[in-house]
This record gives sequence, C-alpha cells and structure tokens, in this order.
Amino acid sequence: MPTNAGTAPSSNGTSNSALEQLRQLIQQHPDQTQPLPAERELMQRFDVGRREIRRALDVLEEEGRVWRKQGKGTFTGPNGPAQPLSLQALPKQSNLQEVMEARLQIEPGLAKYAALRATPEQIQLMRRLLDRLNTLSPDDRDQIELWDSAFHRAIADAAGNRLLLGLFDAIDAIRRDPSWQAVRNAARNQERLNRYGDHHHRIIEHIAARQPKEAARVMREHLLALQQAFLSTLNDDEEFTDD
Amino acid sequence: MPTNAGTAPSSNGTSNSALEQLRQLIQQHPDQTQPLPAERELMQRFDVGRREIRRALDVLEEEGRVWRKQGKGTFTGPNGPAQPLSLQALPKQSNLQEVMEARLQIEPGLAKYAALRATPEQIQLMRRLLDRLNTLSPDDRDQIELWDSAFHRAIADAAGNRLLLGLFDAIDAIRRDPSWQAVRNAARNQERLNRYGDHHHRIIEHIAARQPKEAARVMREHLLALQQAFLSTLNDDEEFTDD
DNA sequence: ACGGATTTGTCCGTATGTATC
DNA sequence: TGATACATACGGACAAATCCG
Repeated sequence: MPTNAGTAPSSNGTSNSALEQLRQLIQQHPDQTQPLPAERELMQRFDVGRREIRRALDVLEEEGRVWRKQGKGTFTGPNGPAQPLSLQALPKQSNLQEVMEARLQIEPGLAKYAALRATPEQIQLMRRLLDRLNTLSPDDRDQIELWDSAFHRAIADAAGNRLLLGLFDAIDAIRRDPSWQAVRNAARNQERLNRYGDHHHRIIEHIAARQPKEAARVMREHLLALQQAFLSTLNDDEEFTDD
Repeated sequence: MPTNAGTAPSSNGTSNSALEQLRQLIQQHPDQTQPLPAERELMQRFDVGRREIRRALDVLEEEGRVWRKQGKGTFTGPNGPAQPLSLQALPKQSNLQEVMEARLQIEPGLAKYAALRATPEQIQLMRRLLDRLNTLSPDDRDQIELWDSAFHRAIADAAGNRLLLGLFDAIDAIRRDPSWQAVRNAARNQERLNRYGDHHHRIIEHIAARQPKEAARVMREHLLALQQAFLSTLNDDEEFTDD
C-alpha cells in the first residue's frame, strides 16, 4: 500500500539513530578486551527500547564489527587496525575461506590415516567425545565448539602423524577466533546440526571399520557442507536449502 | 560501571583458547607425579575464568590425558606424553615419513589452487626458478635443494591462501633439516633427477594451462616418487650408486 | 592425632545476553 | 514497545579431600 504511511511516529529516525550512535560508540571503543556497555544501559543512554538496541547489535554482529556472548558482554570485533600478531609468524590474519580450504586439504587425509592406524582405545575415545557432543543442547554453542573440536582432534591424533597433528592444531587455533563467532553461529541450525551429527557418526564408523577411503570421503562431505553453510550465510539473507 | 575483572590486559593472548594452552602445558609437563598448576593459578595465567579452565580439563580428562582428584590436584595421564609437536617450537622431532605424508596432503591441493589462481607473473617466476634448477650441476646438492624448495614455494604462494602457505613453510622448515641431508642426497641420482625435472615441467605446464586436476595429480606423482626414493634408500643399501 | 594449608568440587548472587509474552 | 523469564558467565564463598608439619 504505497499510500503515505503518514503520521508515522515523529521520531521516525530513532532506529537509524540507535544504530548510528552504536557505530560511533564502537569507533571510540578500541579496547577489544573490555565489553561495551550492557544492553540495558545502552537502552537508557539512547532512550530507546531494548529491542531497538538488539536490532542494531544484530546488524553490527552480522557485519562482523562486534561479537556477543551470553553472560559476558558485547565486544568489538576485528575493528581495530592494530592486531598484536605477537606470538608466531604463522598467518594469524586469515579468513574463513582460507581456513576451510586448509581444513579440506588435511582433514580428509587425517581421517584416512586414522582409519588405517587408530587403536581401539582411540576409536573408543572418539565415540565418547561424540556422545558428549550429541547430548549437548543445540543452542549451547560454546560447548558444541569445544567438543566438536575435540572430536576432530581425536581423529587427527589417531592419524599418527605428529607433524600433521601440529598443522591441525595451528588451523584449529585460527579457526576458533572469536571474531568469527557470529558467522559460525549463523551457520548453525537444527537441521544442519543433525546433518553434521550424521556425518560424525558415519566418519567414526568408517574409521572403526577400517575403511580409509570412505572415512576420507565423508569427512570431505562434512567439511564441504560446513563451507557451504558459511557461504550461504554470508551471501544470502534467506535460508535456501541449497546443497 | 561493570566491575572490572583482572585489569591485566597487557598480557592479552586471548587468541589461543584455554584448551590449546593446556595441551601445550601438558606436553611440557612430563612428570606424572607432580600436579599441574592449580586451577586458580591457571585461571590467572591464561586470563580466563575458572569455568573455562574446568571445561578444558573436562575435555582433557575425557581424552584420558589428565586425571583429577579433589584436594590433590590435576595430573598428566598415565598414557604419558602424547604427541602434539607444536609448529613454532620444535621441528626436529619429526621424521621423513611424517614430512612426506604432510607434503602429500598439502602440496597437490596447492598445485590445484595455483592452477586456478596463479597470475601470469607468478607462472613466469615458476618458469625462471625451474630454469635455474635445470641448469645446475647434478652434484650441486645444496643449490638443488634451494631452488627446488623455491619452486615448490612459488606454487604455494600462487595458491593464494596465506594459511596454507604458512603450513607449507612450516613443513618446509622441517624438511630442510640438515640431519636428513644424507638421506636426501642418497635418494638423488641422475635418473631420478631427470624424472623429477619432468615432473616439475608437467606441473608448471598444467598450472599455466589452468588444469587444476592434472596439476594436482602430477604433483602427487612427484611426491610419491620422492617418497618411494626415500623408502628404497632406507631399505636397500645397493641404491647408493651416486658418485 | 590434630590442625592448618592447599586443591578440586559445588553452590550462590550478580550481571549479561537470549527468548518469549 | 515494554516486561518477564531463562541461560550463561564470572567471581566469591564454602565443602570435601588431601597433604604436611
């Protein structure tokens, strides 16, 4: 109905105002270790509803400028130009595509070697880790990250190549960067979690059955599905059941 | 004002998760009779909450790497020191088999991406490096190592993935360890050098022709031939026909 | 044998983000 | 829009277990 919406609330620009003020606040908040003011405080400071604040933060989180954690606070993301980059010369500055390419390069091979070399104890450990992963609440993101990472690392460990395990750890350390939490969370939904759980199950069964090619293939499928989920959340706002 | 916690932002280092740092700590803690630092000390050392420490310890306990007892402490597991092999610290604990497996995992994919992404300048650089390599005297081993490494690195660079390039450099640093010079020299003879030269030539032509699958396949053949050469020199004494 | 010290295990209050009404 | 319940995180405090003097 293109008729003039008319008589919209005179404070028509409030939403824009909240987002604008948030952007300014982020600019003046270079400390990435200190949380931004709480939503309830921002609500009062900008004199808008909390929903407004959260909408604006949703935008900023989608843009990668901030990341939020329940119980902890909202933090500025990779906004600041100065990244310490202190510890190692390894490219800490990477991006999700590079990480997924690297994972696709080594983890299928890791699964293959694990199918050839894993001891029964290591296979049992994978099963236990998977049980822990499956009994988690679907919205328990941090825990899922933790146990999922532990599962993949158990495979890398069982592959019996310390050098490849070191490479896996290097990738994993970059993969878990907090600034990508928003993308990772967006790429997770119940349907996908079920699919990933199925992948995990099939991977470990192939490893237990000593089927290296199949283990590598399913691992590759798993990572490709993950990569696709990241891509779709970045490009599409709508949820296409691609793949 | 949110109650400031800690106020120790100088030693930031939040990039590495507590679990990752715990793994390194365990690796450097071979004494099974002595407890690990207390949770509250680890909390301060890693600048994370005790909850995160305990969840990381949950994972490590499930993996069997540590065991905890109330009032006593946390100890490294009975299965002893496993095998992380961190990148930054220690290259020399690896072996040739591990290195070749890692190269086989990484470099074919690198060649594939190089075929897709290499700029004309990068391809020209590869050709120049190969020319230098081919004009060398067969007994100029150090030079051969040098230019061969540079050629492979040019491919890794052209792949356009900084993370994978970092992994390649990590492997390459280990590969060029002087302690393996004897094996590498023994695995080199004129016939093999000719074969490797042919491999190199086909790899770069596939990259220039934008044939990713073929480039990856030849790279894989090349590395498999290398691996085979190492194996035969290790098993047979008659292979030493050089000089 | 006793008690203080230390460590892991557990719980509670507060603060924060998340979700629903 | 505003308000309320819910889940999580952190720090503090306490309990239980162990160690040591």
